[in-house]
Amino acid sequence: MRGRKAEAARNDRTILDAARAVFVADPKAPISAVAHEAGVGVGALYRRYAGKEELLRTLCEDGLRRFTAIAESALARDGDAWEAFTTFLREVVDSDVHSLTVHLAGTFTPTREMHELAAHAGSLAGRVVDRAQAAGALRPDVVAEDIPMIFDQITAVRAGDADRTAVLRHRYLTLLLDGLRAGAPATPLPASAPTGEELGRRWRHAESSRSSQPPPRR
Amino acid sequence: MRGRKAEAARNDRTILDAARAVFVADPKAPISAVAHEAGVGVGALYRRYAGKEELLRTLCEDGLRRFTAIAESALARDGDAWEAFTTFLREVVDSDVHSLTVHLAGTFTPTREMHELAAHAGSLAGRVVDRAQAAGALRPDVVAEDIPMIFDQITAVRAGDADRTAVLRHRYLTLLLDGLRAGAPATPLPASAPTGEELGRRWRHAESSRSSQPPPRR
DNA sequence: GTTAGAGCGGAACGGATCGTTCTGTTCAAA
DNA sequence: TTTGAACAGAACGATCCGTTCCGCTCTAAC
Repeated sequence: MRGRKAEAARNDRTILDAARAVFVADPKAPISAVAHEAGVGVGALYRRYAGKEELLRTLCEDGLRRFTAIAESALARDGDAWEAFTTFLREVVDSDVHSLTVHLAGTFTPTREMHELAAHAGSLAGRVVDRAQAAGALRPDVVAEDIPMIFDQITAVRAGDADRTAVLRHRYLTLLLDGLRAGAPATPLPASAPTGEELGRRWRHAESSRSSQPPPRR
Repeated sequence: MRGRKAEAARNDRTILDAARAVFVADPKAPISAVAHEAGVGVGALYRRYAGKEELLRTLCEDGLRRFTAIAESALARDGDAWEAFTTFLREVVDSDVHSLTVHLAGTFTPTREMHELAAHAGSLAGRVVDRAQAAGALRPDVVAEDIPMIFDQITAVRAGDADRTAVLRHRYLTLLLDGLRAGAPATPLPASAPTGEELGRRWRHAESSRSSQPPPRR
């Protein structure tokens, strides 16, 4: 396969990679930014995806699959449950998979398949948590639902450079992990963990909710 | 003072409060959303502020002053330095002052006065950190520059309701504080803390930087 | 009572952004 | 030489939003 065909095949990957990079950096970037990053025209983009939504869905689904893979590898590893827990967190943070799933959610209407994928991913993460707690390594008053919120927080850490961002995130993840570890002087946690409903609300395909309460905008 | 004059005076406050509520919830909310939340027309808004920028600047300056007041009260309190440190963090989180300053920064060109206010606020926060470390309560490998990043992370915690958000934030702040406390089994922190330059970059009045590196957009 | 004008609500305007479509071009394969 | 898949980017149209403007209300001064 060569010539025009080869270029097209190469572009397939290039475009997806560019899209990932751009939308991780800015979830509402215009589609032209993706084309620019990939070094192609917007036409090349629309040849492969029916529209922006389809591209985002593809990206998000891909992210969910990566997340699942990471969680599964953490569960497969037998040995220190705390080690499994921490490397699970670290790998998710490193792969930036959280931005891909949660930050993009709400910008498109999710398919049923994605809902199932998300549910499965959540249950896998829950088992990682459970194992760490059963081993007495993770403080008992955190629950599986805390994990997404923790990812949200780490994702908020940003620096100019992608590399610098990654390394800074590890700094604060380390700090957090020291707070999560059992054995440390653990202050009782106020409030209950977020509910599944609260977490799932992010997937609602709704306009950004303005103002304090949920008054229908405008 | 009554009648029209009274209404105007009342609106002064109402509008500022509405603006704070709206922009905390969504830093790029349109100005019409503020008018709606305040229950006034956009005209009433433009009667008091020359434009959106001026409103945002006012809000941000107000936020910086609140921050300063909180830090000063923490320093004034003599006694347990750890207590001072934690209530400082808690009060800043509760007053949502961080959203007002950092999330709004970049949406307007800051005045010299605001730079000075910000610098002063930072040095106050630094003293709170130093005191806690001098007392041996705060782990020694965190520095003052970590504080804004910690606020960034806590601010990322959101729930539908403002009250629920507040209480959830305390949950994760507590977790973080357990990691920050000296005495716990402290894992060495990777990476260096953010530099002042990195933190200050947020104040640059620049378009959102797309893509991974800093390629001049478009 | 009358009236001037401060203050207000919201429609209207204009600029910017962005998703999508369209046009003309290139180039490998037939 | 011809053809059409694939491409780059201009053009189009819709939406959003900051700002201005118009007509109304209602107080306060005479």
